[in-house]
Amino acid sequence: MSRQLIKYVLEREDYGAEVTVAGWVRTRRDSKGGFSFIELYDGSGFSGIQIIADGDLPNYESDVLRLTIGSAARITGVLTESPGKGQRVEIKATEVEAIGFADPERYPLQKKRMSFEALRDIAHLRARTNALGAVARVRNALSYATHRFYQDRDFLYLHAPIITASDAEGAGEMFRVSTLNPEAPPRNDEGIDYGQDFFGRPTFLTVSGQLNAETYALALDRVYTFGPTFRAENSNTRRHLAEFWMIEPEMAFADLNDNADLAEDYVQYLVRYVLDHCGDDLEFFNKWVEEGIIDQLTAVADSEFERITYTKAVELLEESGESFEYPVRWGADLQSEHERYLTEKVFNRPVTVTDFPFDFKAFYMRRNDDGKTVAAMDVLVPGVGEIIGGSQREERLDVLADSMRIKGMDEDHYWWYLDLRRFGSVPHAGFGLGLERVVQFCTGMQNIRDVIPFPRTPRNAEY
RNA sequence: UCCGGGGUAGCUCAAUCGGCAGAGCGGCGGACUGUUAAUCCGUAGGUUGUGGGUUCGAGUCCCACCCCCGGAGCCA
Repeated sequence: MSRQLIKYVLEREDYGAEVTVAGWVRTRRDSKGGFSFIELYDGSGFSGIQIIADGDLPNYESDVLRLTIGSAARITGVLTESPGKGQRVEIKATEVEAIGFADPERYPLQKKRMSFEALRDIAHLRARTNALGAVARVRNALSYATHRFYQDRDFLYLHAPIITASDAEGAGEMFRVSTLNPEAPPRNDEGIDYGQDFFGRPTFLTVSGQLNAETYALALDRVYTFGPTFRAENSNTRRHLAEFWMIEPEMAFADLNDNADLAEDYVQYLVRYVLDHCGDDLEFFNKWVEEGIIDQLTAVADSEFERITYTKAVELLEESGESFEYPVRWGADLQSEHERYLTEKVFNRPVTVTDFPFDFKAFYMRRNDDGKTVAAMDVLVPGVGEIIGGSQREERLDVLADSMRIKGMDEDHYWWYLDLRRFGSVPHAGFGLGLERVVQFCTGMQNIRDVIPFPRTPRNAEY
């Protein structure tokens, strides 16, 4: 009898059939009436399955009674309609094979709810909990949905490099990649001689695949990247990681409106996909993590996003009468409190803010005709804040060069990026979406460290 | 990095003015039961984050450091 995943067994109705499952013990409750209830969980779905292990089993004393929480077992038995409440089916075991025991005095997971903080200290075992298992399944669904969404729209999946020499306009502090001996690096007049380093120049872990994606969009029309990105910022918040996964679509022959349309379609597609495919997991989050999350997601999937300009946003904030810690002023970037006020209080749904002042935005964003703003956009969602940042890119060589000069950038270093504007330049646009932020948004999980398997944050790289 | 809160049993937390370091859960032993994060009785379990200081006496007060959480900045 071949083994079947528990999620499929739970759907079966052919009582009397023989089934085999394998997984880890969640709980065991013994009846001195001479049998035990075992809840076995294999991660295939949210629920485990109840096993009835009778005292007549030859290894009942030697094995079954030692199957404590965390132990692994393979069980064969008869699929049975459950007389008890709480489950439709159960397995009446005919054979219990204990595969790996877990010393209950040392096994750190409890049957009871544990804090996410405590679970972070046992990242190698926390995937066995309800919450982290559900997060892993939702994250997986979002990844799959991402590929489906872009593939269905003829976007080409582009593998952007992880190691890079360009800094994408300093989107944050970067991790240096080097094979030089840190104890005694070669030196020249200017300091450390990176000419002798592996790549013959300073190199870093990527902070964004955008510039690379632009080159392929200007050849293959529409592409997307989906990979890890790295920021060496010393940020300690529930929304930041030093290593996170980003999805960056880039489209040729597209403007800011096309960009905002794509962003909205994409986010709604993701939310709809999770609602349709992760029902049990969402029920769990709805009950234990964030009440009302399902209604919230349903609303997001069904209603259009609000779309306003930065200038309009500033007006709304000024008219609000709300007292903000940071004053609202045209020309200053929106603070977290302003973003949250807009998306949570004013509109209570996702908001796309467009056309920000040139002064505090990146060099590659397309200058608007007003001479003051650029064709940039941020998508803000309730609870999480910014999940998308993007723009129409500056396709005019002279304007781009001018922007770089104003921002004090070295044109020589970006010669290949400028070449794209020299040879067949076209309007194009794209954005970046942080996968972990979306997982947070879809699950209600408060801390970003709990929506990635092994979080990398300042002073934290165990496991 | 800044502001605020915190670090006591495996987990979640108590400990009054500086005066014997406790409870619940979990573990273990037992009872009971088609059980459901079972219930009942009993029991073991501690370098109070680290280092120094004040004191007859420090979980508690002082100094330094480490770490965690929340908020802010940076952003996705």
